[in-house]
Amino acid sequence: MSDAATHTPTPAERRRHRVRQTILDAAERVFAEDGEAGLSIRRLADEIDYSPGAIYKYFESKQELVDELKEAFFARILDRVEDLPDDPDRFLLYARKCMTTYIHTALDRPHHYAAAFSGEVNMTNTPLNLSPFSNRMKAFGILQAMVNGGVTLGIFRADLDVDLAAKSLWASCHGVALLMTHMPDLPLAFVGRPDVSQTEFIEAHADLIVRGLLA
Amino acid sequence: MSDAATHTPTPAERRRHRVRQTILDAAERVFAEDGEAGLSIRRLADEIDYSPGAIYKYFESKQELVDELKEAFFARILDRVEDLPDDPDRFLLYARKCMTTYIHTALDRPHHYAAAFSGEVNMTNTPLNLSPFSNRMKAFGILQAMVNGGVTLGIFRADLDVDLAAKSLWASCHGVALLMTHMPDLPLAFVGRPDVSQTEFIEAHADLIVRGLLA
DNA sequence: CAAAAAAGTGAACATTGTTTGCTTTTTGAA
DNA sequence: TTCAAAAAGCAAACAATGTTCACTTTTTTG
Repeated sequence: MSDAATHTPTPAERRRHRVRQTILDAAERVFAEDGEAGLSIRRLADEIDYSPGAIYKYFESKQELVDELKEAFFARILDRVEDLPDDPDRFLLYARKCMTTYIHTALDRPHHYAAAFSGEVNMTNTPLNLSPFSNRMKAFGILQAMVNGGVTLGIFRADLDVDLAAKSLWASCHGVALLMTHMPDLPLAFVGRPDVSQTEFIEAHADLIVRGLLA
Repeated sequence: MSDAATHTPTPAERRRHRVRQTILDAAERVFAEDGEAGLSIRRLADEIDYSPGAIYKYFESKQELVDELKEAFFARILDRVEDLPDDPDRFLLYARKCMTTYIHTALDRPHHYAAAFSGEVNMTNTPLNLSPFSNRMKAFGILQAMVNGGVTLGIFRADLDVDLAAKSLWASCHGVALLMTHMPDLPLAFVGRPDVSQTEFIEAHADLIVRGLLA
């Protein structure tokens, strides 16, 4: 909308953007391999043949850089969930698919997922001032719409509080994703059941939640 | 069982144990206030009037110290959940209470809870070699027993995979606890519903999960 | 009581994120 | 084209971190 946004970029701007992207790409690589703990400014600078200080010409802080990685990751989740075909005739299938897709995407990039939620604990009970337009919030919006659709179709309980239910649903997927990335032994081998695959567990979970919502 | 375990402690041992406990207590205080990020060896040393190096006469590393805090925290959860009256006549009440108690205990010490699960991401799919006797695993065992009890009583579906269901249940509580500690705005004010209290949300969640298990 | 073990200290090391001068390069108008 | 200003980049330094080391002091023990 603003001049700056619609301004046709100069060569300098394009170059700057490209370097910025190079940094983000390198960060993405390191992050996927060694996670947030393995991501240091110096290592990043090394990988792209710059000095550590140079990074700070492109990002205010390491935090800002990591935040962009997180946002990009949520865009990835959003893409996948958005693309699911939501045929009303197969609503329950769609509902389960929303959940399993979310979890599987998290499992694809465990470090990203862990980092995305590793922010500070908010003791103050003060809202975090999350933009409702962040990809994270948009992804949540899809879940809300899904639950709402289920109620409208008469498949889910009519007395459901859609917001609360959507949050429960999200939280449950969140928990499964974290448990599986942080303690892969727990969902699988720990109880001596190597026959149950990750996928089966995830589907069983989605099924459980959906059952809880049924009319 | 061994001599060392049953050995009546010498004065020196008692003193050593007391200093060790002093360190843990100070860590507990700092941790509850400022979380893992605020806990530095130097600050700890400052609080208890020792030098930083002295801490290392009592703990191999900061990690070992933090691990003890975590284990103590799980003992806290375990205590609370163990103490719940499990009257078979009020089984559903008990089932929900297991979940809500877990979540409320987590919310009591948000920093502890966050730290307790902030371990490294396990990419290898190799079991973490968690002792089945850790308080964490014991707490999980209670959930398993609860689900199993529900199936036996004929209240939960007979075709339930008890292990999987217990894990789903745990994961869902885990997710709720993390979501509420890390994004307190989400469960409450974000969607413009300041009328729904934390407690109500937690109970709605427990209800949802239990419904999913019902026969 | 003396030797050995333990407790404790303060300085040092390596590694972090970040800042600061300084040099080099690029830009944009006279 | 020229040349000052702006941007990009670098090496060094700073502060804070976990941890170690050499050393002193205290306590235990034969």
